[in-house]
Parts: sequence; C-alpha cells; structure tokens
Amino acid sequence: MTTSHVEEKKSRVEVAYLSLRYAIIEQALEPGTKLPEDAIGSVFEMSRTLAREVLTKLQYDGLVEVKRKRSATVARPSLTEAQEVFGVRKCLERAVVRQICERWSKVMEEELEKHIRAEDDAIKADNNALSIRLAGEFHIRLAELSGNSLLKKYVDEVVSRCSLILALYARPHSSQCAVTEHRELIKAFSAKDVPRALELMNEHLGAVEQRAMIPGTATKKLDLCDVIQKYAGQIDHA
Amino acid sequence: MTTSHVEEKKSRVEVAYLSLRYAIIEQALEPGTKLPEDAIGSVFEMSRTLAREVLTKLQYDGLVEVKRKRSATVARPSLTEAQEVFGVRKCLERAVVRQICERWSKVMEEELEKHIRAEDDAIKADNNALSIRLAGEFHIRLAELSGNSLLKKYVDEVVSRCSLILALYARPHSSQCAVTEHRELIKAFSAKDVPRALELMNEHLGAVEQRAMIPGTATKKLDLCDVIQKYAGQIDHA
DNA sequence: TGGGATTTGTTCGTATGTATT
DNA sequence: GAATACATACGAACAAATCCC
Repeated sequence: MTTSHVEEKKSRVEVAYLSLRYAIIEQALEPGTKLPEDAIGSVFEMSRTLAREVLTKLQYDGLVEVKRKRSATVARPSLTEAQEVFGVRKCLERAVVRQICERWSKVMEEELEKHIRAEDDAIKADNNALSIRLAGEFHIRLAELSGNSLLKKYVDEVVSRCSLILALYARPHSSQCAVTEHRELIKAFSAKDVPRALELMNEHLGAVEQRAMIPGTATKKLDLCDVIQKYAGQIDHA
Repeated sequence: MTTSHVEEKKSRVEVAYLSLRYAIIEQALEPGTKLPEDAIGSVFEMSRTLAREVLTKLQYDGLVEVKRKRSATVARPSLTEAQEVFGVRKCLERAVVRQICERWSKVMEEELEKHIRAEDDAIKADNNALSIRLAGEFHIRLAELSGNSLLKKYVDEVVSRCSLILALYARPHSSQCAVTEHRELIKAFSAKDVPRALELMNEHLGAVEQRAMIPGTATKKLDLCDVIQKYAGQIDHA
C-alpha cells in the first residue's frame, strides 16, 4: 500500500517520523525518554543520517529536545512553556474559527461529523490513546479547512505540543466532553454565528487548559524498541 | 569576538544561517537563486553536511525551497502564500499587542525608542537594505517583549517571510512611514490603550500588505559568493 | 576520580538522480 | 535522444565528547 515507486527513502523517514510522533502524543513514550540515533536507526532500518533527520523534524515540532552531544529525548515542557503554547493556540484557533465561518459548507459539515463519529467510536471502544489523538486531530482538521496552509502548519504544531503537555500534566478525565464540545462548535459554524463559535472555542480550549494545569502522576517504564515498533506497524498499514 | 570556546562548529553554522537569512531578507539574493550545498560549503568553509543543515533551517523558515535532488533555491512565495502569511501575521501580532499592553514598562519603552532611532538613522543614511531589516526587527522585538517565546518564534518566522514577500512583490516606498507608525504604536502602549493599539497594528500591517500586493520589477544579477561573503563579514563582527 | 564503552559530530566517497549540450 | 556534467542522497568511518561503572 504505502510502498511507493521512487520515494522508498522518504517513506522510511516519514514512517519513522509519524510513528514517533504518535507514540509521543499517545503517551506511549514518556517525556524524558532517551531516543539515541542508533536505536531509532535500527528500529526503522536506516542509518544514523536519516534517524537524525527524523529527530530534527520532531525537534522543530517541539516534541523532542536535542541538547548538544547528548541523546535526543522526548520533550518535557515546563509549566511556563505549557502556558505559552496554550496562549498561542488560542490565538491561532480564533483565526481558524473566523475563516471557517466564512467558508462554511455542507461538505465541511459532513467531513467533520464523520470525524466526530470516529471520536465517539474510540471512546465507546475504550481506546483512550486513540481518543486523545483524535480529539487533537479534530482541531487540525479544522485548521486544514480554514484554507490557510501556514495556519494549518502552526495549529498542527501547537496541538501536538498540547497533547504532549496533557500527557505530562493532565489529571484523568473523560474525552466525552471534548466530543460534546466539538458538536456544539459545528452547530455554531452551521449558523455562521461567529461570536458564538469564538466563545465556544475559547471555552473549549480553556477547559482543555484547565485539565492540563494539575501535575499528573503517570510513569510507565517500557522498552523503547517495543513501543516504537508497535507504532511503526500502525503507520505501515494506514 | 564571536569566536567562542566550545562552540566552534555551532558558530559556523549559525554564521552561515544568519548571513544567508540577512542576504535573503535584504533582497541581496533574488528569489529563485540557486544555493548549491557545495557553494554554501566553500563560502563558509564547511562540509556539505553542515551546509545542508543550514539550508534545512532556512527551509523551515520558509526562506528557501528544497526540491528532491535539486539545488535549494531562495523561495519565491506565490501571491496566495503571501496572503496566507499576512493573515497569520495579523493574528499573531494582535496577540503580541495584548501581551505588551499588559506588561508595559518604562524599560520596554526605552528599548523600543532606541530601536526606532536606529531605524531613523538607517533611513537618514539612505541605507535601504538596513531599513527594511530594521523595520521587520521592530516587530520581532515586540514579540520578544511579549514574554511568550513560542509567540516570538512564530512572529520571527512570519516577519522573515514577509520581508521576502515585500522583496518579491512590493512597489517602491519610503520606510519612513513605518517609523511613524511604530512611534504611534508606542504611544498607545504607554497609554495602555489596547483597542487603539490593536487598531494601529491592524492598520500598520494592512499598509504593509497593501504595499506588497503589486508585482514588482526588480531583477539583479549578482555573484552568489560575493553577496554571501559580504554578509558573512557583517555577522562575524556583530 | 578515572577510564573504557557508548553516542554524537563531521567528513567524504560512492550511488543515483537531474540538467544541459 | 544520448552522453556528459553536476548536485544531491545516503552511509561507512573516524574524531571527539559524554556517560557510567
């Protein structure tokens, strides 16, 4: 499926990048976990040169930290950084909401409805990791529909960072509320009610932020290779 | 001066990165100009590996385009991309204005006044390239003073992109107006008048955008190495 | 504190793809 | 349209720093 013609290499880098990204966002890799170039390379069967490329990309996303002459590690954002990320996220998503209201269409509505159904399914299946990811991807999807690709890129970044932050600091909570809030947003879009949509988005992000601001307790110890390989499998068949 | 202790390599990469960045922003390197790894490497006396690292960074900033197995080139943003960048910039800078008004202090005022004087001097000295750069850096400085480092990073990126866009599309204009507008902004900050500051920022960015949306004519042909080396010198002594 | 093992930093040769005549 | 020149993609190997016992 994924095995394309010319882009054999790009595929490998892409798979590694997405695998790690998912593993970090879904909290399978704990912040602080070391990600040595060799280990990444052997898991994904590539040389250190390419492994390093992957780690650099993740660094730009704020998901891994790279200190000079030290192993890259899964990022551990400070509380201050977390607040900064949420601040920027709010401002970007307000812009998204404005754009969406302007361009709203039946097609968009159906597309988002479909996504929300997937979120619902994940919750019913009790797949918590997937729920977290899908909740974030709803916002990325919105940004995509704004039609502004730079805006989408930035939202993508901050949402990923937020997922990591939730992993670090969030108290346990039901993802169900996110789904409800997402549905409300769509209603406001349909009504082209910009102030209402902005208000909903503010509340929604405020709620997410609130959940984040209490230090959590989670600490799992898992084998790096096992975790990554599991995610690599998912990507390959996607 | 710059030659630090341990960071010999990082210095070289950093110098190359900043030199190219300035050269592109000040329009010394025309969009479309090829930037082969070898050429970058020999100008800055480093291997292709490091040259590549520099080009990758510039690619993330949106200042160079890298197509598979082709020379990197100075980016040539489309009109659509230009509009997207300005859209994101407005939304980010609104957030900056809000933050600045909250945190406003005498120290900040003095700091910004100093910057504006430098802008003034550049104009009086008829140093157009420097004027363009300083006008952009005023906004980056503002973002820095917002206290949100992620916001600063994003503003840095969009402002750089805007400079490039102005290089591509702007009709000739005086930078003097920018200085006047910058002074007005500071007045609003001092009065902690958020609505007024937001309005001024909107107008100011609107004016910049207006200047950008008419295709320009500039086309110079210069030697890549000469241009870059000139900028490398500037950085080294900075 | 010391020193061997590990991991990153960097170079550069070969392979492969692209432009040009 | 083929051959040549040129530029990038990738990886092996060595140097240097860090880690860890």
